[in-house]
Amino acid sequence: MRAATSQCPMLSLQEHPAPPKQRLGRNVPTHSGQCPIPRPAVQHISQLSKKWGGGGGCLLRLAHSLSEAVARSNHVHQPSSANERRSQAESRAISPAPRVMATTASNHYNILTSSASIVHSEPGSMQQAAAYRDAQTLLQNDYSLQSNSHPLSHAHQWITALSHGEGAPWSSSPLGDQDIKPSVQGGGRDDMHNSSNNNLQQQQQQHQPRPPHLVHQSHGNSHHDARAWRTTAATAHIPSMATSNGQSLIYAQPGFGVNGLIPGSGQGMHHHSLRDHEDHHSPHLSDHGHAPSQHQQQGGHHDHSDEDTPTSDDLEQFAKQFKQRRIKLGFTQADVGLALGTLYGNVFSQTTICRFEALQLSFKNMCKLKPLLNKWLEEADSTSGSPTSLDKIAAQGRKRKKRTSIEVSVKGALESHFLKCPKPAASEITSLADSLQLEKEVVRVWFCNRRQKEKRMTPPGGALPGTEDVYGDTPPHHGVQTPVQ
DNA sequence: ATGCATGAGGG
DNA sequence: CCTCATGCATA
Repeated sequence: MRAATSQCPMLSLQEHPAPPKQRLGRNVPTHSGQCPIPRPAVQHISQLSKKWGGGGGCLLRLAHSLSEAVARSNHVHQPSSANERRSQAESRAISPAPRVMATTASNHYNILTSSASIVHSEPGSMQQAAAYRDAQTLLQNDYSLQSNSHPLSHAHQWITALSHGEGAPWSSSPLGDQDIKPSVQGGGRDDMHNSSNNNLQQQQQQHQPRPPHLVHQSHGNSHHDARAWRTTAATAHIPSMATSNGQSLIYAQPGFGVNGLIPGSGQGMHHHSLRDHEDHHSPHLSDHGHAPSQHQQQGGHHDHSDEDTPTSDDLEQFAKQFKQRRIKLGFTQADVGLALGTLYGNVFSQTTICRFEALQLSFKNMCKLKPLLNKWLEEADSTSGSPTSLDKIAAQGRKRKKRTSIEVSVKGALESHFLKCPKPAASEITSLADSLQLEKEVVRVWFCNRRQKEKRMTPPGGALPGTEDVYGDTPPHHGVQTPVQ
């Protein structure tokens, strides 16, 4: 039964002398290869919003049937041009234009030395764009300098748990397991624990020690689906360390508009409190009334009482609140990400913070980040006013392949295939790539990303009750996410 | 705000 | 190879 509520396991951090990195990973029992059948993807889709799932039919047709622009001319051009102007309807938006362009330079990545041939940034148009842009710019931009290593790139991991849920609104993915791999790195000290905080309306606190053992992973047979977003789940929290040597350091902002103080600056905070909050809304919650989208109901169960699992609603609320507070305090998403690095030793990018706020992370991931962000909020709030240090971490670099721009028509073709078969076999990918004249790797990655996107929460369309889109896609766009603000 | 990419971890 | 967490580079 779903009752597993398992408690979240936490683990304490331990320090590793050599913290290469570790993160969680998990795998699914699925098969690997071909897609015998359309699988669940279709299911969710259909169940979720109808938007995506248009078809439901899974036919394995040939992939190469795409008539589209398939093989046309392909030029590789640099991304500079704004050809990619797809509005957000990535999925479909098939434009008549029969051209295929892929900007890619073949396999070898070009080094940026030349600085990516063309990089243009646009004139800031967004609201705070300027702000974070600066921040990012500071950090990035030079990734070619140092060798590539991954100093602090990835090093985070905490635990999280949860799984199952059946009433997941958006997904019923085949996988539903998750594992956690706790670990920590670096640490010189350990102070994990997040502090308790007062959260929003429903704050929760849980107290109960959870054994650190890996949680379960239920794959096996009954994998329920993974994210049960909005239903329930388990959470975990445990931040951990860091600050060890030099890695995390402080960062400061040169002074952005509002303030350049960083909440935690430096370190200095180690509040410890393990068990903290987390949801635990009342035993039967389900009463929040805000459900923007259509979510379903939670199948009537899930009331686990409290303890450790923030519900999707909790996360949703927290995310909204977080965003508001962050803005009020004058921090950009990038600032927060860096601050987390100073606080916990784990730096996050603007992207991640953005996704968190937009609920575009997996449930598990949301649960993992929530405590950290919560803590940041506290710090920011209390510290608001103190100047802090500055500095930031240097960027490291690795050369990244230039981002391939896939033309709309090509995307449409890929989308079509995705609907038919979300997990094409390697051979299919190859042929598809060939027909689209894209690198196989590009196509493979596209599918991987597409699958991920499918799983992420974010109700893609928000719910268009309407349903149906014949096509199946709705411009995800935003707007759905935070109605508020 | 997002698309495409990188990589760890698991088969 | 996949999934998942993340993030650079962009729009």
